[in-house]
Amino acid sequence: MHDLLFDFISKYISLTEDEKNAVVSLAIFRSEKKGTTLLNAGEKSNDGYFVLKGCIRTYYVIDGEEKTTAFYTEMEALTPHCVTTKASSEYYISCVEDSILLVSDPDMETEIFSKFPKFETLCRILAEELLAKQQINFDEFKTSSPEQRYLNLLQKRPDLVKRVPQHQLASYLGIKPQSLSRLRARILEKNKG
Amino acid sequence: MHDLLFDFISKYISLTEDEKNAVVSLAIFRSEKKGTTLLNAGEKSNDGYFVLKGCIRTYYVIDGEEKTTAFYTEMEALTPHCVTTKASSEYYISCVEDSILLVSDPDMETEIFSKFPKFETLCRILAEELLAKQQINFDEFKTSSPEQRYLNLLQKRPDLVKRVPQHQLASYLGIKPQSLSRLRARILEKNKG
DNA sequence: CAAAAACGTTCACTTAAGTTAAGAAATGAT
DNA sequence: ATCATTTCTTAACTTAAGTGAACGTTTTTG
Repeated sequence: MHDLLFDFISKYISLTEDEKNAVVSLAIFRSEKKGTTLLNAGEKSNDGYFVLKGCIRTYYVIDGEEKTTAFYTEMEALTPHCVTTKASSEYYISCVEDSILLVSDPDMETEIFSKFPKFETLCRILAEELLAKQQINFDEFKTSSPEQRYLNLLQKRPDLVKRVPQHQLASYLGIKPQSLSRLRARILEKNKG
Repeated sequence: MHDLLFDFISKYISLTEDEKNAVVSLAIFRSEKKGTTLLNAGEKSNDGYFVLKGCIRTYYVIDGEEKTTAFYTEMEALTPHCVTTKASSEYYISCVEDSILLVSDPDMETEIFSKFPKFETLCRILAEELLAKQQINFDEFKTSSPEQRYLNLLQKRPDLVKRVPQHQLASYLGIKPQSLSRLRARILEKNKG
């Protein structure tokens, strides 16, 4: 479990034994069952999650309907908006699969940052990288049709299309489940004809 | 000009005179005319921009059509994706208005971070905050119709709707210029009836 | 294991966005 | 100031997504 984490970190910075030990002593791992709710809308929390194994999602409930807007799988991090704003959460977070999560909170971060500034550099780089990736993602979303978005997702995250319920995928693609069904049928039809 | 910058920074961290001087001595300001291209697709660059005055945008050219995906106005920062990836840019950056920009590059950042680690903290916080905001933005985009997105923009960034050409706004909203025209007419019609 | 709930697909119908084209309005350049 | 270009709007038509409902399938759960 620690290896997964250190392999990931080693892509960005190299750690001394001291630093690794600091991580091990402060890291909080949590195993959660599929379907477990990690955060409810309306509640506050200081926990950020780093997915070591499994898949979690964020979703809103709008007019009684769940709208899934993001999935986080292996080696992806989610810092809920409410951690940053200190307000109550607009969305829910729950486990799509049985998952192993690394849980962090700002106090823990502050502590480790002051002892080992290298970790702040890591976090800055990760945040900047994510920000840039996310912008590209958003750009692609804006500039393509639902069908293109689905085909694009098939290319870029084929695992997600298999791991995740269709109706959750649909809202992730910005459409209704029926439209996703239809669109998939349309694509199959094209590839036959 | 410096005041604008320091007022902004003071919302996040407090600076000593030494630190302010370091910023002043390293900061590069640039005044650009409306329409100036700051970065061409296919080119590489290490420059990030912080908008002190004016408005810049990123856009793609897809099938010969400009697709504007983001606007940056006063006190907003843009680190182009190609700075992070060191690859050539997928998009163009240009000035929507005459603008005053603070230009940064990674070497300059490294220098100031090593002298004053506080600036790295500032950058980490800013990146994390932006990331969270951007996620919410994306969520709203996914969960609403073009009409709702337009109405939402009118609420949240009314200035943008006035400052920016309609056809650029349209792709920012993920639709065609004709659709934006029609949608606006539809809203007017509703408010009359 | 059986009943209930949730999920995925299909269909007919409605609504809105994409497309193509034309013309009016605004902007910029000489 | 005038001409050329770009931008915005309108309209008719096409295409695809939203909606509501039905139905078979899968998953939960008591």
